[in-house]
Amino acid sequence: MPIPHETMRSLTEENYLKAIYRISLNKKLKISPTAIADEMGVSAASVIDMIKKLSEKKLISYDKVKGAKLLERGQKEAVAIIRNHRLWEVFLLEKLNYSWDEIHDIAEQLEHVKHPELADRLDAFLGHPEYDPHGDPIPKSNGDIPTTVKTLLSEIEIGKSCRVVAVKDTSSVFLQYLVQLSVNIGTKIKVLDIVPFDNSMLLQIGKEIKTTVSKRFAESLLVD
Amino acid sequence: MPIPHETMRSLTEENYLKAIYRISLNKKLKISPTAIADEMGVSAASVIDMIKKLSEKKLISYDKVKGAKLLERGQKEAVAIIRNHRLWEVFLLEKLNYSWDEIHDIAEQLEHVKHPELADRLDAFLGHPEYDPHGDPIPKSNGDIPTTVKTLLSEIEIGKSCRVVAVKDTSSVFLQYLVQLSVNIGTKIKVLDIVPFDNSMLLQIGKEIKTTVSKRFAESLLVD
DNA sequence: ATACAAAATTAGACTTGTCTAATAAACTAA
DNA sequence: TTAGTTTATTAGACAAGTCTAATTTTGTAT
Ligand SMILES: [Mn+2]
Ligand SMILES: [Mn+2]
Ligand SMILES: [Mn+2]
Ligand SMILES: [Mn+2]
Repeated sequence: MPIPHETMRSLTEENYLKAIYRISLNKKLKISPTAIADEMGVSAASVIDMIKKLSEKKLISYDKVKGAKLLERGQKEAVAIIRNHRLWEVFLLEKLNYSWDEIHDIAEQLEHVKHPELADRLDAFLGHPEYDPHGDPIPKSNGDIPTTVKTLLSEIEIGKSCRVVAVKDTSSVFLQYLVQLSVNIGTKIKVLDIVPFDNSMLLQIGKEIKTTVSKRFAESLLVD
Repeated sequence: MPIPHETMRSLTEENYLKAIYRISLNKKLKISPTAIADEMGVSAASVIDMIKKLSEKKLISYDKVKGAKLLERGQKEAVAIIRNHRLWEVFLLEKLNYSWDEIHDIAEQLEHVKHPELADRLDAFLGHPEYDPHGDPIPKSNGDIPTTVKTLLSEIEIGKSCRVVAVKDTSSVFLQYLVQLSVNIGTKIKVLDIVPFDNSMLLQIGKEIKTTVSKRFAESLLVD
């Protein structure tokens, strides 16, 4: 019976830490068992068990009214996994020529590969990229995360132009739609009109394409 | 209760397939529960359970007297994992500048990352390497494995020269010893003398180094 | 305040992969 | 062949992570 070292993390524990981190970015949301259950796609009962475990390991704090919160160690580990994830995404896109919409799922697996120097070596090999292919900042080795001004496309006014800096939704179906519309990180977009009825937007994408997109679309694209 | 698709492989199942494959390379050995238990570092009881499972999935056959044997599907999957492993080892050494003795453990994790095109893309990115950094052949996409003439250094006669083509032991401690002796894949070795008492060998390694090595050492190096 | 609804928690069960201890089968050496 | 030793197999238990079905607890709206 191998005694699990206190600092050993199972795949599952790592994914819970990531989920809690992700929810924490949404300052509005309380990190409740149900919120975590939604994020992880498991039952609330399962979450309660894991909350107990992560609390005992001092990776998170939990309080029925305040919800869960990453403690320092938990935060550090979550950020490290996200760093791995985003670096691997860059690798998959730039070196293995995968497309935008394929890389996330593979990175979900690669992010858990463990070796003390791996992220740093990968980072150096890739030339210290600042952003991943979806426009998300890649945490530095020390845990710092570069911040960027990001606005939802839906908040841009008629007549204004902007540049795509990131996607908020990394689902395959959304990314494929972007490819079809020739939208990429860096693409220039001008808001030509907004339909008052449902807030659909008429966009000029680059030089070529003029099209109307839904409010939901405009809320999934981050621009500068 | 998600019904596990018949073609889904757990990490554990994959490692058993690999272990069985590895034993099968040693034509002499019968692939018995104990042989597998040794290879995997688990109890024979655990092996019996897994043998049942893999048999039901038609990945192996098992018979008390004949032992276990990979069936076509099992063989194919084992070889695919080994292909992954060896390609990742090349990546880690050549692209991330890891050393000889560090790559195996990381590749043990990377080999299980799943995506239909991953091995082929990695293979192309690396320029279709034929051998991994330990001199082992990298299986082709179709499962073919280039064969090489390999002899144990221990079988070379006094006065003969040879070239290192592979290491039989990929343990860190052995590889570090090789580094210390300036032995690498391709290094030329001449057998100057053999001690009759214990079959130790006096070697000329490259131009510089002359040293005596144990029989065990000589049985861990493969030469052409 | 009461009553219903939503969220949190507990209880009990199941699956996978593991173990030890006991038993059964096979092998080996005198 | 018969005793003693390995192997193989079975039985029963356990840890991790999950689930469903209760059962609290909390919140909300009249
Ligand atoms: Mn991603
Ligand atoms: Mn993950
Ligand atoms: Mn290896
Ligand atoms: Mn493995």
